Amino acid sequence: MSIELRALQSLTLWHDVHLELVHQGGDLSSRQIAILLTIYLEPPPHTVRGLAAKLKVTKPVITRALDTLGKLDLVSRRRDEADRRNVIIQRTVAGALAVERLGDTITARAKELPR
Amino acid sequence: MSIELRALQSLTLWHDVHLELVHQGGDLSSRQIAILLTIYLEPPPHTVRGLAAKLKVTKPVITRALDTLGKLDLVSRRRDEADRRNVIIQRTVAGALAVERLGDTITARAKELPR
DNA sequence: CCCGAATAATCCGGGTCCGTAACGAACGGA
DNA sequence: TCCGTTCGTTACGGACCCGGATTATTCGGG
Repeated sequence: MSIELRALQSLTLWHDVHLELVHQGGDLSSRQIAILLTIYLEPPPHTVRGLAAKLKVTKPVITRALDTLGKLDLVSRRRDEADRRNVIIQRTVAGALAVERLGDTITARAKELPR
Repeated sequence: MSIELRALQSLTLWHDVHLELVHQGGDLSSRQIAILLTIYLEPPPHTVRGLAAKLKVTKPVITRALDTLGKLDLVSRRRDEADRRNVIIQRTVAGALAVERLGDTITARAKELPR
């Protein structure tokens, strides 16, 4: 398993996947993508504060992104009972499926790249 | 040069690059990315009509995206003198640099993926 | 020469997101 | 108990983008 993408291949991959995302609609912003993947790739628990620090954005940005992602049922929120000031961001079944689908899309496009 | 990205590696790459794009600001929408890369990866000439067909979106979407990309000096527009109804979209130095930089970013992140 | 077809731009109403500031709830040490 | 601190949300004003309809310009066949 060698991971060597030359610049042209990288850009072609980026182009193809974005094209497919635009076609299948429901595209998220870069920030929303970064937040969603952080939640599904990094170990929990995730908080608003932690995500804001990791992305170097303000907390309202995270809150609003979670509103949007929550409306799409890609993530959910729960109060931390140990410290009720905190909000724990949780994964959902629909979110896991969407992330998995994105991974498949990227993998499929990578396979078809010119050598 | 084998191009084999497993799903987890694909997602990690997607996450890392989006994170970096958010950090360095000036993020574009999926549509704008798709349009920009189409212009720089596929052979010219490019027209509004052609881009609209390729992306399966309406022409106003292309016009507005070109307004934005033009304001950022990533592309420029010129009337086709042979058929003055057409507009030819041209590349710019700044755009070429930005695309090249994106390619480098993706390539660099791909190199650092877990095996 | 004229009129229909084609092309890109513009207009309009509506929605989403941003950054900053302010707010309410909850915690914890004095 | 009190008060400063922390945490997440909400409010406000502004900027950007969308979809669909409309407009202005240009081309080309009859």
